[in-house]
Amino acid sequence: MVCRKDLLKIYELLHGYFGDLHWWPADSPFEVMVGAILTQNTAWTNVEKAISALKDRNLLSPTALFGIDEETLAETIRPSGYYHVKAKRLKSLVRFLLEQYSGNIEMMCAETLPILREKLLSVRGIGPETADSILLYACRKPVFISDAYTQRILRRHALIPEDTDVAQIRALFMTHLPHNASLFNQFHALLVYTGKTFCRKIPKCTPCPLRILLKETGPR
DNA sequence: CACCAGGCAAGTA
DNA sequence: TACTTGCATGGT
Repeated sequence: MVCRKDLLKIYELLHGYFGDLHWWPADSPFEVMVGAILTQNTAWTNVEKAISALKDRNLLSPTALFGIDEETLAETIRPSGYYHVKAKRLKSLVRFLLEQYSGNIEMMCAETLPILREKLLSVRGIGPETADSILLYACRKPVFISDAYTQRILRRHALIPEDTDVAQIRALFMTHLPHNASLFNQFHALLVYTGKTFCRKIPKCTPCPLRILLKETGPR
């Protein structure tokens, strides 16, 4: 099982290799939230198309999304896939924002981390990863985002037992690492970037940089 | 053509 | 509680 030292070493190696990644790719906190929902089990390239379509129609604000009917919204975000489901999820998101915070995201982010996480998780369509993405990349709260990439990379390198789920992995990172938003921001970005770059074809993931880097730097 | 992508909720036993 | 299934487009 990975320990604190392993995690710090992985971070150090990836950061040394890829540098600062400046995530999340979005122009505003609200765009982060929308992107977090649209990217659920979906390739980011498809999400970009949907976000562009929303921008073209000036729909990237809570009030604008609230005002539009669900079917039109669905058609607009169609390239991101699951578009009927995601239109509903965006609708529940903006209802939440308007009801709780008058659509003011600054106000939302003023909540304490545990309270806000619970509130986000109570919104239909926001699960653990989406909530954590919003907390970290829209509000800069210190949470680690555990996702499919994180799990895949740790598994491939045999750093965790096969049956370790994403929630357990999240707990691992959160207990072993300092609660620092910048660290968690970079770390998740680096893991996703690594996965996107080197683990495209899933069962094979031939040249995984981690292994190469670990080899190059010797045994941990 | 087959398979996959930065999940989540609802249904079943 | 612990599985299973539906949701869907676009890239490789």
